[in-house]
Amino acid sequence: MVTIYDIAKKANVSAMTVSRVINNTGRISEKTRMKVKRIMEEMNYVPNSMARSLVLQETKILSLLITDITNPFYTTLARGAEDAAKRCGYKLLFGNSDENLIKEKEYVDMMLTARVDGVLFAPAGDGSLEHLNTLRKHNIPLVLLDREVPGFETDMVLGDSKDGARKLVEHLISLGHKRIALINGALQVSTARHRLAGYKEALKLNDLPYDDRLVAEFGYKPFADDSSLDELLQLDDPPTAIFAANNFLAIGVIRALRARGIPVPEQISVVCFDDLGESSVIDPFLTVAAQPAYQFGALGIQLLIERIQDKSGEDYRKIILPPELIVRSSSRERS
Amino acid sequence: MVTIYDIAKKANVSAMTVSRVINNTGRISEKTRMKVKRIMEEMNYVPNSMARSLVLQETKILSLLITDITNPFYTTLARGAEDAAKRCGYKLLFGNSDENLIKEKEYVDMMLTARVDGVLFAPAGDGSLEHLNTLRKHNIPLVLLDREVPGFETDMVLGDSKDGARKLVEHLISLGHKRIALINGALQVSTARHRLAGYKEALKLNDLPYDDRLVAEFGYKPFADDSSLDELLQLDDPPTAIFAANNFLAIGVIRALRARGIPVPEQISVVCFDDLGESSVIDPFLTVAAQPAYQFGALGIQLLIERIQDKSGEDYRKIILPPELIVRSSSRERS
DNA sequence: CTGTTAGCGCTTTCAT
DNA sequence: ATGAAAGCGCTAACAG
Repeated sequence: MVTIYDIAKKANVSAMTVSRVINNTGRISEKTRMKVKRIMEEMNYVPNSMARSLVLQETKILSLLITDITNPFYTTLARGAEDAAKRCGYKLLFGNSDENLIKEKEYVDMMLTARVDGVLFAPAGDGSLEHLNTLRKHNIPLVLLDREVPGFETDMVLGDSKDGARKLVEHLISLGHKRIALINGALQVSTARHRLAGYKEALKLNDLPYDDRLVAEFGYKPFADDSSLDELLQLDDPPTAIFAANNFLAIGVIRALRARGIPVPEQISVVCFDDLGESSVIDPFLTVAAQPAYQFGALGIQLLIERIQDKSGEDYRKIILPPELIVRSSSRERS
Repeated sequence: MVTIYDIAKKANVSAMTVSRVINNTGRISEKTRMKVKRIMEEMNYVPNSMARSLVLQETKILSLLITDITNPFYTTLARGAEDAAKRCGYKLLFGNSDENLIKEKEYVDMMLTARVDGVLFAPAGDGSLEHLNTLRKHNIPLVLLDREVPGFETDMVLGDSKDGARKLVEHLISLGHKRIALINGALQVSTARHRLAGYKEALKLNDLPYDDRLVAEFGYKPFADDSSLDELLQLDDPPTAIFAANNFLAIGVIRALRARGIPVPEQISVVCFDDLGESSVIDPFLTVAAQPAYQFGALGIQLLIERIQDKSGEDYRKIILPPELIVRSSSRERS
C-alpha cells in the first residue's frame, strides 16, 4: 500500500509536505507541489480515510436508516439523501430495519462502531426511543425522518399525515361515500396515529359517525394474510370506500378485493397515502396523497450537515412537507 | 470518547487485557474478564472501528454498486446482498451509478479511500472496464453482478439473458406472432447484447427473418421520449408483439402504446425481461422472464467473502442464474 | 495469564 | 517554505 511516506521519499520531501499538498494547506512552493502531485499520480496514491479519520475524529460518513428498502417511498428518499450527501463530500452507509426493532438496534451498534458523523433515521416505531437515546448519549447528530418518536426532540423532516389523511377522506366524502374504512399501519408508528387522527377529523367535520369496526390495524409492510378484511367486508353496512394508510397496504387491499371478486372502483373506491413507484405506473389509477420523498432525503441530509457543522446550534428544526392529493381512477362516486 | 485505556485504568489492567476481552483472544482469567466487561458496560464503551481497521488492514466494509436504485430488480438484489453481508459481520456501503460512468468513477474513488474489503459491482457498461482495472490494481476483491465486461475476468453472478430472451420470443412465436419488435437497452451493456442474441436465435430457430427496423436501442432507464417508437409502429408491416429488454422499458412501451390508443394485448402483445416489484402487482399482467434478484445479491456476497478469505483462490467462478418464464395476460394469440 | 513496545497512515504543533 | 516529533485508538509480537 502506498503511503505518504513512500511519496515523500521519492520526492525528497517530508511526509508533512505531502500531507500539505493533499489537503491544500499551508504554504508550498509551486515547484514542490507539482513534483509531489506528479509522483502521487505515478504511484497511484490513494489517501487512507481510516488513518485520516482516526486523527481528525471525523469519518465523513453519514448513515441512513430506513424501514423498507423495497418501498418506493424510501428508495426515492434514499436517492435524495444520497445525492445531497455526495454533493457535500459525505459517504452514505445504508441500513434497512425492515420495521424491526432488533434489526434497528444492530444498525445502531454498527453506526456507533463505524463512528459515523451523523445519522438520518426513519424509526421503526415508538420503541426506537431507546436507540435514539443511545445515539444521543454518544453525541451523534441525528435527524428524524418521516416519523417522530414521542419523548425525543431533535431535527426532523416529516410529512403532514393528518392533513393528507383528512384530504383523502374528504375527497371520498365529496364523492358521496359515508361508510369509509381505514386500513392502517401499526399505531406504534406516529404516522399511523396521525393518519387515524386525520381520518377521524374528516368524519367529524362532515358529521359522519366514527365506527371502529371500519378501522383495522395492519403494518406498513406488504401483507399476505388478508382474512381479517373479511370481517370488515361482511358487515351489515359494509364500506363503499377504503383508505389505506400507505401504498403497500393499498396493494394488499386491492389484491384482496380482486380475490373476492369485488371491483375497484365500481363497488369499492380505494385511496392511499404515498404514491407507487415508477414501476407501477403502467396504469396509474390509484388516488393518492403523494409525498415529496426525494425532498425528505435531501432536506434531511441538509439539516444533518448543518447540525454537524454547528453542533452548538439553535433550537431543533422541524420541517413539515405537505402531501399532494392526486385524484385518479380508483376513487369514484358512490353508486 | 471512551478508549480501551480508560477501561484499562479503571480496571487496573493493561490496555492489552482489555483488547483481549473485547476480541475473545488469548487466555484471560474469568475474574478479570468479568471485571473488564462490567466496566465496559458502565462506561458505555464502543470500539473504534477506524483504529481497528488501521492496524488490522481490514475494514469489514463491502461496497455494493448498482445502476438504478429505483429499479425493483436492484433493490431486491440489494436486500439479498445486505442480508448476506450482515450475517457475515460486514457493513455495506451503497452506491448508485445511475447507468452513468462519471458517477461510477466517483464511487470507485470512494471505495478506494474507504478501503473497503471488497466490491460487488454491477457495471454501467463496457466502459466500466477502466474502473474495474483500477480496483484490480489496488488488489480489491471484486464480484461482477448481472453484467459482464469484455476483457475483464473475475467472479461473477449473471443471469442467462440469451436463454431468457429466446424463451420470451419463442413464447410470442408460439402464439402466432411473426413480426416481433425488440426494444433493447444500450448495446454497451452485456445483457442487452445477449438479449439481442437470444432474440435473433429464436427467430432463426423458427425460420423467421431478422428485420433490423424492428429493433430499437434505448437504455435500461425509464424513458420519456418515445417518439422513436413511431417509426416502428408505422411500418407497412408493423409488429404485433414487442419484447422489451427490461421492466422499465416495458413500462415505457406500454405507456407509449396507451398514449397512441393501441390496446395491449389486443392489438400488440408485450413481454419483458425482469419482473416488476411488489408495488406493481396490483394487476399482474406482464408476461416476463423473471430473475432471482435476491439470489444475485446473496450469492454475490458469498462469492466475494470467499474470495476475501482465500485471496490466493482457485479460478474465477461464474454463477449463471436461469430466468423463469412467467406467462401472464400481456401476451396473447395474434389476432 | 498479563504487560510492554512498536507501529498502522495520517495530521497537529512547534521548530527551523 | 519545510521538517521533526507526538499521538489518534487499537492490536501483533514478544516478554515475563
